[in-house]
Amino acid sequence: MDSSISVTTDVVIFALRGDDLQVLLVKRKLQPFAHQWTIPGGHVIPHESLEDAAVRVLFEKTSVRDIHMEQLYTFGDVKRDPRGRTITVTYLALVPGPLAVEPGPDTDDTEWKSVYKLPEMGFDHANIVTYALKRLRYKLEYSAVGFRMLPPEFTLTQLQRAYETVLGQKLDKRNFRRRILQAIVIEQVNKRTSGEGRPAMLYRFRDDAVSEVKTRRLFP
Amino acid sequence: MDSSISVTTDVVIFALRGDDLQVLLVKRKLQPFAHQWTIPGGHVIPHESLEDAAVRVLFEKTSVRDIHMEQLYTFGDVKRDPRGRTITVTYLALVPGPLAVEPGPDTDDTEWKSVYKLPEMGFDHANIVTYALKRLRYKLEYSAVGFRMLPPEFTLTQLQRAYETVLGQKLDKRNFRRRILQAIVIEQVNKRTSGEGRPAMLYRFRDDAVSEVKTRRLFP
DNA sequence: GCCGCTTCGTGTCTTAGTGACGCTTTAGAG
DNA sequence: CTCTAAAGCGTCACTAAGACACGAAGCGGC
Repeated sequence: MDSSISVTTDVVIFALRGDDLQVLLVKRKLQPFAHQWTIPGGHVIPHESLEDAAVRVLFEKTSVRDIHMEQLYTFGDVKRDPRGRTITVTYLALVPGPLAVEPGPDTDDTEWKSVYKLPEMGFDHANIVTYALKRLRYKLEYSAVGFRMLPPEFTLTQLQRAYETVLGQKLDKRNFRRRILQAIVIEQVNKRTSGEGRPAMLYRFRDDAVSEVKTRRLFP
Repeated sequence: MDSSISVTTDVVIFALRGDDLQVLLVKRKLQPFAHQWTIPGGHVIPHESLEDAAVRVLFEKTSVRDIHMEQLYTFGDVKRDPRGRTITVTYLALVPGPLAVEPGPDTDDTEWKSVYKLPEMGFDHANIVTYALKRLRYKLEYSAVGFRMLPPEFTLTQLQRAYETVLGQKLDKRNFRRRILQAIVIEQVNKRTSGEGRPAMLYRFRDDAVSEVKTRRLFP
């Protein structure tokens, strides 16, 4: 019926691959915007909460759960979906490392794409990704969510690379370490057996610390 | 029909009265939650955007337009409305000074209530107000939206009072002035004829400055 | 086992920002 | 003229931030 409003959720899923920040996109099979890239999403089912719907969409695409996810913004322009009035509650998800993904039933293809070279996208999804990137950068500057895109144990250099990749700028090694250690990371006993160079100490995120601690700017 | 989701918008409207931060509440006439306080809201009409709906609700309650308003969060728990599945896209509005308000057709009463002494509230609206207050404080610390709750021309002491009232703490006069002036306020020629004490210089917000400038923390 | 390569890990100094703090000035009322 | 009430203003000590370079630890090849 045309007098009601459809509710969907779309999830911007970020991951790091090498020195690139990537977002998971799916290529639509159906109209509208057939054969165009979009971020994964779906209708919210009446008996599931918004959060549950977003978790479900994420799981369907990546088979991961229990990762960082937060509500981003709700987009609700009247003409954003040509099929009829639809609002979308968007979420931002950070997954650790690059994951293998398979195209779903309604998609031609599923791929990780660099946020620095985004393809044309259907609906208002290009806006959504841009907004999500802005938010991610903002969060990285002020809080400590960087961990969430790394494996459970990581080196400080890996972490610094992650920050540099997301923020799109080089950071000073010593200042980075000083600042990140003044916050809430615990060090590990394990050494690392890297093929190249001197082994690095591994760190892991402290469970007892809240990742969202509001600190002074970490990287102004 | 029970298989669809209703979309509403609710607006948390803050204003200062004296040394109190207040929120506009309406007392419902109808079930559910009849005779309980809620924040003003209404259904989103299919041919209006979310933002337009929020502006409309605000106007219906306060007869003001063109004030600071921003999207807050979208609440969508399954059981938040006993009538059926409803999500609400909430907005935060700041209005200058206390405004007279009249109860609308579906409300018993409309009143400004102190955020420090909130009554029991229907739906999940107590949560929403709490969340809005948290967001407002956060914004005040980092940006300069304090102006938006004052008349167009104001003294620095008034502005400081506003910050103190919202943040719930005293601030140092000289440090406050130093910081606020290092940002984006323009001074005025007018003196003020206060009954009490030495007249103060009036200031007004600079149109050419963006109120949302991200500064270093103003008041940590 | 020595050398060379690669990456890890560390400290200091300079500059800028933050927080604490009290007294003089101005106008109105009596 | 005096009193009262609020406005307006500057300094100093401390902390945070940014710039900057080199020795240490493993590994692989010879």
